Amino acid sequence: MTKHFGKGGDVSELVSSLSWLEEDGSSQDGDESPEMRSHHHSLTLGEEDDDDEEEVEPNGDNGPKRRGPKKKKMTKARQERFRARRIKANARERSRMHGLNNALDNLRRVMPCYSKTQKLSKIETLRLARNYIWALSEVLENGQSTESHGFVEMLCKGLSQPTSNLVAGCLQLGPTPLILNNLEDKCGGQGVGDSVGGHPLSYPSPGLPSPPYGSLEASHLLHMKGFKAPAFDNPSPNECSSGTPPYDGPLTPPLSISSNFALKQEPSPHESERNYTHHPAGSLPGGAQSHPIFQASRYELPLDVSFENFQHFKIFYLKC
DNA sequence: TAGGCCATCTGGTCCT
DNA sequence: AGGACCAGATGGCCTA
Repeated sequence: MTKHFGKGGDVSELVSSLSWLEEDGSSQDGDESPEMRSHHHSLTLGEEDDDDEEEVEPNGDNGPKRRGPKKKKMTKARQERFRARRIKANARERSRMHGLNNALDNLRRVMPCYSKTQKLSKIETLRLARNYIWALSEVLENGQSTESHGFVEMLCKGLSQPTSNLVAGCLQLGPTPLILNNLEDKCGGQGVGDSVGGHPLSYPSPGLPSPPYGSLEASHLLHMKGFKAPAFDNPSPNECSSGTPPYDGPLTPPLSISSNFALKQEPSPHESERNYTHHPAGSLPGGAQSHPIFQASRYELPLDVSFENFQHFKIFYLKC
C-alpha cells in the first residue's frame, strides 16, 4: 500500500541533484559569444519595404563569402508573418510560465509553512522543498524527531533570513535561545538543540518579523506532529517528543503549533473552510486525545488552511 | 533609492 | 514548420 523510498540512495540522490539551489543562481552565466550577439541583431526587423522575397547576399562582392543558408530579405509580408508567429509564441510562453507558476503554487501548498498572504519566492520555495525532502528522509532513515531543533535546522538550511524566520515561526521553534534551553532542560539534552551552541541559524531575538506570518499547513502539521517513523513505534525514553508543546508561554497567533490548531468536531464543509473556533483538547471523542498529536493544550487551524487540507485533517482525526 | 522579485518579450536551440 | 524549452533583457512593483 505505502511506497517507501529505498534505504539511502533515492532521496539522497534527489536532494543532491538539487544542490545547485544552494548557490545563488550564478551557475550558468550568460557567456554569449559576440557572434551570437551579432546574430541576435541580424534578425532585427523593418529594414526593407519592397515586397519581393528574393534571397540576398549579405556581403555583396567584396567581403568573404558567408557559408550557410542565404538570408532572405525581410519583406513586409515576411514581417507580418514573423510578427504573427512572434505573438503566438509570446502567448504560448506566457501560458507556459503560468503553468509553471501554478505548479510552483501547488508546491507551496505542500510546504511545511504555507500562507496565502505571504508567498515564498520561487527560489525559496524550491530551496525549502529540497530541504523538506531532505529533512523527511532523515526522519525516515534515522528516526529523527520532526519536533527536534535539528529538523527545523535542516528545513532552514540555505534559506534567506526572512524565510528561516517564517519556517521557525511556523514551527514555533528556535526564535529565542530561551525556548531552546528550555527544550534542552526538558529533554536532557537529547533530541533537540543538536547545535544550540554554534547555532547556524540566527533567529533574531526577541522574535519574528512582523505579521502576516505564514502558517503551518494543517495536513503537514499532522504529518510532522504525528509521524515519527520508526521512533514512533519505539519511543526512546529520552526522547522529548510526545507532542506536548515544550513552551507554554504567550504565543503570537497564527504562529504556533500548539496554540493555533483548534479541533472542531465534524465541521460541515461550509464552516470548515474558515474561522475555526477554539476547541479545548481533552473533550475529544474516541480517545483521540491520547494520540501524541492531541496532547497539546489546545489546537487551532491556521486561518488560511484550505478546505482540502482540512479534509485530510478530518480523516486523520477520525482515524484516531 | 537600491535591491529583490516578478511577468513578459524575445531570439536561439532542439525536437517532432 | 512549428512547438517546447531556455536564458537574457527589460520594466514594474514593493520594501527597507
